[in-house]
Amino acid sequence: MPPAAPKTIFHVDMDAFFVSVEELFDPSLKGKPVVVGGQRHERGVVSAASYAARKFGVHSAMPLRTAAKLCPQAVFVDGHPERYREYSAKVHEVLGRFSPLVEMASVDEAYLDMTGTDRLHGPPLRSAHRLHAEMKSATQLNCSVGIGTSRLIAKVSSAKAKPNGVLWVLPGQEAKFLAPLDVSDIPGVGKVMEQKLHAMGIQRVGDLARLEERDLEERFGKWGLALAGKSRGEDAGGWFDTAVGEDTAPKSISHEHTYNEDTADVESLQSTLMRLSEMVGRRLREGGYFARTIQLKLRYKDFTTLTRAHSLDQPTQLDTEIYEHVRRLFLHNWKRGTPVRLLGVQTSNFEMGPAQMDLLEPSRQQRWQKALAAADHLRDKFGESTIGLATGMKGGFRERIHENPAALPGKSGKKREGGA
DNA sequence: TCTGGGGTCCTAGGACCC
DNA sequence: TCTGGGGTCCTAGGACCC
Repeated sequence: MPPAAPKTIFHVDMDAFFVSVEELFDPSLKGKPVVVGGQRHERGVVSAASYAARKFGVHSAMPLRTAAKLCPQAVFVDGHPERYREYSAKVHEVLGRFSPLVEMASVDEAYLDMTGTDRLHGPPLRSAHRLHAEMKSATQLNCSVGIGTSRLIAKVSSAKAKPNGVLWVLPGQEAKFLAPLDVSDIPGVGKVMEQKLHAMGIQRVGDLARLEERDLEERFGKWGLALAGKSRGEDAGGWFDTAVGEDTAPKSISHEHTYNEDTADVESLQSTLMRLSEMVGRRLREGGYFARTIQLKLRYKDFTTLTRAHSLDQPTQLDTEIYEHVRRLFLHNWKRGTPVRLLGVQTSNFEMGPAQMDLLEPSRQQRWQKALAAADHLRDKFGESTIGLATGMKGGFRERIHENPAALPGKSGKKREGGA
């Protein structure tokens, strides 16, 4: 078989996305050192920093208090996730004009498979510049575009194109492009891996490419093997290896909360767990997922963190059931009286639905889903207190379903069968 | 400096089964 | 007596990303 023709992948990365969106809502921020993520004295980290703030050494993931010390004149702004989602959707829409294979990798970056679009859009560099211009006029936002034969090359080149630039790595030039870069420029190589590689005398990607693949595998296992491929510009192993646009269902849904001040008050700790359970449960229902594993996350004052999980016989998407298990895990593992910094609730191990559910006819399953969605809708409209949680939602809904199925929303005019 | 929140993937040990 | 070898599931923790 002849070798497959090289792919053309775009990586589109919005420049200082959160900051730029905030500037659209408050133009007076333009040009100033801006820190998005919270107020200067708050517990938390920087979500994004403007280029003016970066000059002072401020960068994302840095504690807000540190940023305030480095750059006292910075303007601190709370994040607005709704705004970012709104603009992310606009970004997505623009990208869709250029390829049917668009994959949002996060709110502010995406991969496009542009293979074979030359006829329609012209050569890569020209379509990238058009994309860049259309993005600006449709969203008023700047982006950078990296072009390469793999996701990895596209990703690394968009980072090198920043800010507001386009960079194309020609097919065949991948290794040459990567060789002079620091190993930490490879996505997936963080602080720990970087230190290990430096300790081996490896600073640049070129050094890495010269190593024997076998040695890397021996030292770092699966990761070492992937790393060897990456040093040559290949999408070796893991998520990078999936086709662009391949839809991937979520593997876990979680919420967590860090207290502004640590607390050892059982009542407030439990009410936090309840709130988090409700948030998680709602998202399970929205997505139609049933989780079999429920996990508690608990972080103490000194930052020691533990996770405790429990797997159910029957998967669930009910707040009460999630809360019941997470509460038990909490009471069994919390050192009573010890101040808590963070609590988290995670669900995973998704399945289609509980066994009883599978046995129900589809119409009844749908009604069940709709009842839950209706309750969520009521909550949206009238507040969380409308639908009681503590008294056992499960029984309550069953009754409603049986009593008056026709009263449920979303009726499509189809004939409905009776209750139980 | 005093460390968010939402995710993914990998490793490693123990239980359990054949 | 002194103890196999897989495969799979579960749990805990950690590196990493935006």
